[in-house]
Amino acid sequence: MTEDLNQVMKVRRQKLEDLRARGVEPFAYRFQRTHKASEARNLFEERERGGLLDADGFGPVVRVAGRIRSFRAHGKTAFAHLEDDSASIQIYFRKDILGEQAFEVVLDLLDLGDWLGVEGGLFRTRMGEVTVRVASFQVLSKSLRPLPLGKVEEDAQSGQRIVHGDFTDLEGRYRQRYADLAVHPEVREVFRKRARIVSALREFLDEEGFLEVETPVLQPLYGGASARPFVTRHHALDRTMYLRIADELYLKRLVVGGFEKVYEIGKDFRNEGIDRFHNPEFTMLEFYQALADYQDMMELVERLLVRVADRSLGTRVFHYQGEEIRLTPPFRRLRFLEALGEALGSDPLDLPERELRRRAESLNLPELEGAGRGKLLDKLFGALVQEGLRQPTFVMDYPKELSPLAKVHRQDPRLTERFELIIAGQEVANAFSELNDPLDQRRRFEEQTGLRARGDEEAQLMDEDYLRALEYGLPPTGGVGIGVDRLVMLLTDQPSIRDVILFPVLRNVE
RNA sequence: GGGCCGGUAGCUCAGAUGGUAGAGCAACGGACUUUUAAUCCGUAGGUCGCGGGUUCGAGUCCCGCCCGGCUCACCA
Repeated sequence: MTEDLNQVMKVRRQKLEDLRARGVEPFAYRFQRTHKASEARNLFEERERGGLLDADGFGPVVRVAGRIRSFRAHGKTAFAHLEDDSASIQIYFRKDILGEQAFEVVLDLLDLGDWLGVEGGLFRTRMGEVTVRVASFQVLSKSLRPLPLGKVEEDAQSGQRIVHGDFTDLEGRYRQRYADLAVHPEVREVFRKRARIVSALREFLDEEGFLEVETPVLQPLYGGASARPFVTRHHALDRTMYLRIADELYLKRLVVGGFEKVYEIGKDFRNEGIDRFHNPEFTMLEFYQALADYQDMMELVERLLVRVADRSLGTRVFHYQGEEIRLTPPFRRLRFLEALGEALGSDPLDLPERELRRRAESLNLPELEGAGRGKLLDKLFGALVQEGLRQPTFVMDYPKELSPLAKVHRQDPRLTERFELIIAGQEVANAFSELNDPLDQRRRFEEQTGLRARGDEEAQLMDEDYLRALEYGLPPTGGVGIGVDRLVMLLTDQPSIRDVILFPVLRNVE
């Protein structure tokens, strides 16, 4: 590492040497902690209420550890805050307790950002804060690079946390997520919530009797969605391979195999634009249930979302970017054609492709080359209807061209039995009664091949092995895909997908 | 990919009309035995995203590029 060291880093390296010169190991092996910060505070307050403090107002001795978050020296005493993953707690150093040598280490060789373990009695300061009076301490890890720490002020009345000079540069925060996390407890909380959401998804599906499976990420042929793939090469096999864009076709193969309820939570990869709602790799949940149709799946999705909200938020009513969202079943059902017809002023299926294209062009929707009827309808729907769907809404019964893997609608052969769940204008789930007629599926693939020939790069590929599986017999099956990152954004009130992905994709900088 | 905005000290930011870079916090030295954005005195710290150009002189003006944010598009 030949990087220039700035002044602060040079000083810290010097302190590292000084610590060693005094026989203090700056990178400890372990520390026996008795309490987390929040536990220590609770313990003290409990004893205090019970009148169990000693004559000098001291409670029990605890051993706490964390990162030094603030430091205030006052000559022969010093105050600091140690932050761990539960909270932060104030610690108090006194020269007369620690002795000259140790106190010198505190004043001269500790820095903000260092990991420190301390042992001492709990008491309440004159200003009312529960504090550890340090009897001994151990340097756990010397921080050699200054963290972008803001200065935290706590509003005495509201208890609100005000940070001065906070680390706000988004690029820096995404590129160095470790620093972002280290200085922002609220960012850590978003990702804890994400973990709870994913756990709740698993818990619900497990309870419902779904089997969790893992299907290939690296695939000889991609499919199950309309998207451009990442292409790679296997050297030993000397062949092109693709990162999956969806789990769908493999999961349905498993239903053919006799697993009647399966699900997978995993990464999909789509080689497309990056923005607030799209990261090239993202987390997808897909689940499939034999003998069920899309109506059954709507009901299941309602129950699943309610469970996830209960488990992760403790409420079914929450705010997303200032807007109240109510996850209270039954969600609204809206037919795709009726909604679009209302917006267009006539039945979309009666309009010739030429007219649809004219309407789309008049809305300034570009990139229409190669778009067939289906894509035109979808674009018009996206532009005219979807944004306005704020509360949870199942949009149902999509045109056939749009859904090459969905079963034809039992009452209208121009449609498929498919729904998308829209919340706050964003697609959260996509589902259908799965197409299980192998002959029809072959025709649909052929139509896609036609679209591809017209220039639609996202049209789906013929998958002979999948067709063979269908020929063995796929029972009636309902299937659902849920974009986990989008769901997490909603439930954690985050404006960008980058805020719910720990290490989002960014361009490289040299 | 288009449009708009931005990149100045470790962090947050200020630098009218071009004159050779500043503040707060962090750091360093000193004072201070219950402070909490501690306070007080002092010190140090910058390839102004990168590369060209105009000019006696560029953080500032011009051109190109890199990176980011928002937005439109893309994205079932």
